[in-house]
Amino acid sequence: MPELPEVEVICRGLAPVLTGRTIIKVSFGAQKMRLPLPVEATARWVTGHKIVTVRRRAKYVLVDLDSSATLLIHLGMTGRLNFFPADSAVAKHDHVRWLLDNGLELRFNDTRRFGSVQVIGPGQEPEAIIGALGPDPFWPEFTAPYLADLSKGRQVPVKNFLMDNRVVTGIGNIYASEILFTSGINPTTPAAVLTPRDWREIVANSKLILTEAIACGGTTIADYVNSRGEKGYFQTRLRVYGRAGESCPTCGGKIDKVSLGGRASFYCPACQPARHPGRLPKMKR
DNA sequence: ACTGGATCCTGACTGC
DNA sequence: TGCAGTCAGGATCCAG
Repeated sequence: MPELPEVEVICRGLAPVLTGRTIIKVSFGAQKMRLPLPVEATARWVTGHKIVTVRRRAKYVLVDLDSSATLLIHLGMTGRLNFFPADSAVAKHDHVRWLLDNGLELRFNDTRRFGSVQVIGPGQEPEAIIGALGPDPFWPEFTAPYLADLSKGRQVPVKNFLMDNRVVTGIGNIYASEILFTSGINPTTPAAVLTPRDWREIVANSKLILTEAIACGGTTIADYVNSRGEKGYFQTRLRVYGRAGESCPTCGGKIDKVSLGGRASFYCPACQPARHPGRLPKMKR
């Protein structure tokens, strides 16, 4: 659920409360997560340690501790991180609770359990656990030539290409549709077909739209809230996502919905005309 | 090497 | 009111 803007907003909300605090106690729920909860590593490297920094990498929240370990939290589709008074009732789907030295407890709640909590021990490289992630859309290496090079010979629809975190991290189902709409590119277009000009549009609009979404506090479709429990309001600015059958904000035509890689994808057939595979340049390699 | 589909889960909503 | 089916912001694994 949370894409880059939502995770960024959550990080910015967590940082001032968490930084400098010591984690006194950690409690785990009984339910199994997608990845096993880090009970042992927590006892060794988290409990009793002070929080040094809170940062984001891709859609992960990273909490660095003075033990030189890092807490790695992924919110999946329905994950939340919120503060509660330590003595308040535990909610259904609260899977991890970190008690701080100021009487507050940070709680990780995740209905669908697609999220994960991991601990990277001292000396372990975060990237080793996170995997071979591509650049963040705000990094200088996220450029049109970079994308043009990676997309050579790739027949995947450009929307799926942008959602592949080995290509670029943080762009999920909502923002992929929005970025392609603003760029005037049909989401079904095979990645290899895009021109340098297309990639320049995608790079520029990615930065633009994600920046705007962060400023709006993210997008709340059903249940996303930031660390203070507040909803975002970028959903009021979505131009195509979730608007099948409505009028295109640019041309007034009807917004269409297709399924790509099993995910709902929204676009304007007039502003984002299909490009015919018959005209594809021959694949390289 | 790529690509599409299934899969992990719960809950909200739709239509019969 | 109930029940079956569909759909959700993600990411990984597997077969073809």
